[in-house]
Amino acid sequence: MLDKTYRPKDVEARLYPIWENSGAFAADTGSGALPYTIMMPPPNVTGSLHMGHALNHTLQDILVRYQRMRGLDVLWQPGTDHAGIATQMVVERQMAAEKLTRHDLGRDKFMERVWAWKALSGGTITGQLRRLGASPDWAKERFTMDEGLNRAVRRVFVDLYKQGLIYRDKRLVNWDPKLHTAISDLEVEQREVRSHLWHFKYPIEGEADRFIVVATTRPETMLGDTAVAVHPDDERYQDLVGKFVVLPLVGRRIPIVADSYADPATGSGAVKITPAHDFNDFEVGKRAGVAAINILDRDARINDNAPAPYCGLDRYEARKRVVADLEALGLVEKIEPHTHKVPHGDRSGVAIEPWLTDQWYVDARTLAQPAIAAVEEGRTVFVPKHWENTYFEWMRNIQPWCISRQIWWGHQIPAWYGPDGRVFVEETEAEAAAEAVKHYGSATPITRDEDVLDTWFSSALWPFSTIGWPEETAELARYYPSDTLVTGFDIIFFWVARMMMMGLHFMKDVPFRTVYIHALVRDERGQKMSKSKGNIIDPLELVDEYGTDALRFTLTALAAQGRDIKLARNRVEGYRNFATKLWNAARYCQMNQCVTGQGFVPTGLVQTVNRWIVTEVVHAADRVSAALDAFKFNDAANALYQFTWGSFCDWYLEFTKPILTGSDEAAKAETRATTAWVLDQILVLLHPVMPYITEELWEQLSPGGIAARPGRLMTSRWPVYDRLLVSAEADAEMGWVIKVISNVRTVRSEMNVPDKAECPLYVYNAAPNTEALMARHHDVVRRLAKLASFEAVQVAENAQRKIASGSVTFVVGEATFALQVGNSIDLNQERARLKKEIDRLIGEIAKVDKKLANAEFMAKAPEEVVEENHERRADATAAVEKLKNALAILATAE
RNA sequence: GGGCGCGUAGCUCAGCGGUAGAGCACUACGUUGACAUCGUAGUGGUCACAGGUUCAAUCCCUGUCGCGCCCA
Repeated sequence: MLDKTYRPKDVEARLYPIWENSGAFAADTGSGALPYTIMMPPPNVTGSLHMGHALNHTLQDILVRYQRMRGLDVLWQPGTDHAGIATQMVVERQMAAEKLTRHDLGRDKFMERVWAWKALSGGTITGQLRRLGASPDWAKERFTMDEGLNRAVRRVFVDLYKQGLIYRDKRLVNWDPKLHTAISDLEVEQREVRSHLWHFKYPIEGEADRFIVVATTRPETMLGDTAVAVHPDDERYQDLVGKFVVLPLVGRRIPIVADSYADPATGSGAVKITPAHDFNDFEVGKRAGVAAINILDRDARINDNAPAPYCGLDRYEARKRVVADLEALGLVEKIEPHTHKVPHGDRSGVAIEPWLTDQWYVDARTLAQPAIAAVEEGRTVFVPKHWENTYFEWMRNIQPWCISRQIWWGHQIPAWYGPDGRVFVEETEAEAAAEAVKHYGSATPITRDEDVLDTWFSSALWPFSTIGWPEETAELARYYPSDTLVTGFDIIFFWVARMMMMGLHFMKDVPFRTVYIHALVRDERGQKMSKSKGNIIDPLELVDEYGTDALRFTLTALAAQGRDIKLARNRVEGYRNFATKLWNAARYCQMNQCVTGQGFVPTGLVQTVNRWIVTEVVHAADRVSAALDAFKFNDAANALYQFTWGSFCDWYLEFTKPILTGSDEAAKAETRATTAWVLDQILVLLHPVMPYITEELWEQLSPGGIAARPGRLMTSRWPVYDRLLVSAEADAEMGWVIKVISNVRTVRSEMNVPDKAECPLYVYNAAPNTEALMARHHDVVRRLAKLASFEAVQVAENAQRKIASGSVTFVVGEATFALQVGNSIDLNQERARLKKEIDRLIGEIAKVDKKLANAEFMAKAPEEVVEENHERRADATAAVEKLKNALAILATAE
């Protein structure tokens, strides 16, 4: 017998290892089944599970379990990402506590230390994913820094280099002065900063007391100014173009140039140009042919390209100093408050500096072209579709991708330099050395590039590097391209786009057919969860409190396309209740010997109620399958919830109680078998979303235990039902029963009939068909509607009055129902009730009449719609007749 | 400034041409042998606003207003 309550913790801890050890998570490369592949977005190896992971992995696990049950050979490829900067920062922070820097240790020792940290904490997140019930092929788990992936990275780098798609270039990069590394555009976030707009007067050369005013948000960079730009059409400055200013504090003679970059409407219309420290200025400088003078060092301190008094000053100190010095010279025209966006490193949080350095770049523009085409042609489809716009927008305006990072934790760039700086790009040092020999004519020492690659460079290869590439493995042939990628919109640029580029270039095919973009999980007020706001909900805390299945169901039910998820505890609580409901229903079934019959097939059923619930099962399964196929997870969850609770528990289990406690043994046997079968179907259909409770019940509801089942629920087949199981008649018939019972209940409640009181229900004008229904469902209706009797009466007017005097009337189908609620009935109340109902129906008739009287409607509306309106009118009219009749009788029934 | 999305019951959201839905919350009643983590019933909506298309608009189109996000 099932326990009184479901205990998720025990069940989860017991079942997960059973699943994992059984090999049920593993893909079967030798299988004859169609493959289905999902590449897990690798979480940060030293990270821990947050709500975004919980959602992301729940949805993937649903798809994966569903497809496995459908008989596909599923590969859900798991793994973790080395997360270069983030992980290195964590370790450096630890070392800082020991007053150590990575330079104290040296590169090799430092790397050892990071690997040690990875060994220590690397299992945290994969353990947490297990608690969520995730079922990837753990035996195939990969890490973006493992040997195989490193080979793939080296191969890709070398190939792209030799194809001219990777190159070294001196350009402005986003320099992080705290982390001492370049970062890509995507790792920069614009933060709003309240600052000032400083207006400086630059003296015109050779014209005493004549100045040109430039406005700037970065006074300190004036030390590196090499021009002043004005708009070519700006009349105010026509005569100054071609002249020079003498840069204050520095004394440099710099030209005034015409360039349309200068916006006449902003500030004074003249703008200082510092090519070495601003992306726009860099372009202007190039056009004007002026020098780019770098005045900052790697810490963003002023270097010795600037006048001595400023050397060594931090950029913000330098700013104060420059302003003060210019003020002293009377060269500050004004200072206005000004709010603007300042680029900050997303990891370090400090303002980044555009800085002129040598870095490695990927020619993203070239690689993007096939990636754009693939989506345009529908070879990869985004769900929801509108995310394609985001993808296109970025891809079509893509910039060269800076891939080198001045850190140590990552894939070291496979480039070696000769003494003269000549570069040899090869997969191994030996090959590079050989090339050097060829080039120099004799053995020549070469040294490896110190830098490592952007983490996203290796994750861009994930869909093929994890399954063997560059080897031509059976897995690679079988599981590439993957079917579905499940991820958040925030990494469409970072990851999705780059996988598209690399996949198409190296595999000549898209890495995934469908990209499902899910929502962001927010708190219940719609705020983004963040540490600083303190509104983080820890998914594992919810798991502890409500069980994994409850959390999974909640996330699934809330995962509507195109909407963020606002997660509130009471939602999780509600779906925990759902699990409890299922558990209790199962207990009830067990108590009533509704146990799985071997090979029971729900055909040829005699009892209408059984044919009805089987029909409902088929409909529910259709809805769930259709929803999952369309990535409408919320629809799937709702269909399951509605069927399980609304149809099975609320109605079916109640309908069949009279049978189970009755004496018709054949009906009893059929009902027991059907009940057990339906419950099994619920377990199967619900399993992808709520794997634990369903698996547990699957085992416990089998009288012979799991051994008596053909296998674990996890490995069971997703149902495909014979359409012959659907019975429209049973549907209509039980629909009638539900209507009658609901009407009685409503009336009882409105008339305040005490719960225990049983009333007679008379039906008059019942057609033979209705009398047959009454006979068949007599017991059920009596029991659920709490009736003393339920009979059809063919009555003369007089008798009708008698009945009416203490009764309340409603109409179902062609028949009029009179519930005898006793003599204490408030006639006025009942008259009012009838009138209200009559008015409602008359209103409806009027609406329908208006349509039917409209010639255009009759001419243009589809036939079904016209027909439907005719029916509605007829039904409503008939009901009104009956209710009016009842009202008339009441009027004389004082 | 450009782009995307969203304004539907008190709250969170489905629906997206043809009778306005769910869950939660709320109200009333309820210790009937599965379940109070429950049952039964009920209250609650000019579907943001204004135009247009259509026989018919919550749904399609245009505009306005509000909110959110992304990119400059």
